[in-house]
Amino acid sequence: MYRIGQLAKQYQINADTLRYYEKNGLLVPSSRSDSGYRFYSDDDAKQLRFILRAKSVGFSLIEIQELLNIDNNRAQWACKDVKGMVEAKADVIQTKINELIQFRDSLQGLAKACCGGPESAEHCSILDALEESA
Amino acid sequence: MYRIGQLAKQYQINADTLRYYEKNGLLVPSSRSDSGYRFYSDDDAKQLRFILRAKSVGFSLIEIQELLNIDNNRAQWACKDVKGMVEAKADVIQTKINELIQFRDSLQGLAKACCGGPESAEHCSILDALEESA
DNA sequence: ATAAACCTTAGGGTTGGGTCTAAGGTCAAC
DNA sequence: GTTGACCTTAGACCCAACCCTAAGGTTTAT
Repeated sequence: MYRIGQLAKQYQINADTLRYYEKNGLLVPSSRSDSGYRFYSDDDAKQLRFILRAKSVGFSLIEIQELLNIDNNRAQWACKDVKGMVEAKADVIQTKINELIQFRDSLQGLAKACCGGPESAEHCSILDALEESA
Repeated sequence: MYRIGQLAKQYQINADTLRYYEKNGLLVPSSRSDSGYRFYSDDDAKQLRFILRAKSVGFSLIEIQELLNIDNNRAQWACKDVKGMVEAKADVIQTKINELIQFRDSLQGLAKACCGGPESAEHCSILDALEESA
């Protein structure tokens, strides 16, 4: 069992963030002390790791809630529902990947055309490219 | 010379957005009418295109301000400064892409291992795995 | 027994990138 | 000479995802 400050420190986040996650139903500590202190179990920590990982790759908290929701209501879902949900999420991620690849490529295209030398940017191709009309 | 509404309409943005850009020093109209109406010149429109284009490839308004600073003062910058900025941005995007690919793959791995049948998800391999991998 | 370090709550503030509203001024047309 | 489209300003509000503060209660070490 961890108190809020311990868990926060361990995952390098703010204790307020954990309270915020609780308020939004993402991570409710599995117990409280008599005095009201939050107690987080190892399972809670596991769920926190899932949240942080999903967040780090760009899922919104609402999307993370959906993912967690499947798990918290197992009996209400059929295997195919779960599989469909996961595949849908994978598709969403793929779309994000495609967008980012496009973005990366356009940046790399700009960089590639630039001499990158120490001379003045008077005739910099990157700046010229950004000035071109769309 | 364009009034704010004309310029906004031409570039399919909100007039408020142009006022917002002005407030943030991104695009100050080159003149005003006696009554205070903003007048945007062709050069202003050119700068707006720069802003919109940079935004569309993922630069934040603050980053765009930096780029404009360079652009408006090209002589004081070297090509490598500009190229460095763009490459750094591309690196950040690449990191994000890598994370997303990893996450997509793990979701696809989960879906692949699932029977996907109509029975209850009580013993669904995806949910079990989700708890492990999280 | 007291101080330090921790926890509780409610509720307000921040950032980024806008969007909207209110209350009023301007300008062209009929 | 008034209608309607446009413009002005200041300031409120939006969202996500937190962060901070105040006022107080708890735990632990000395």
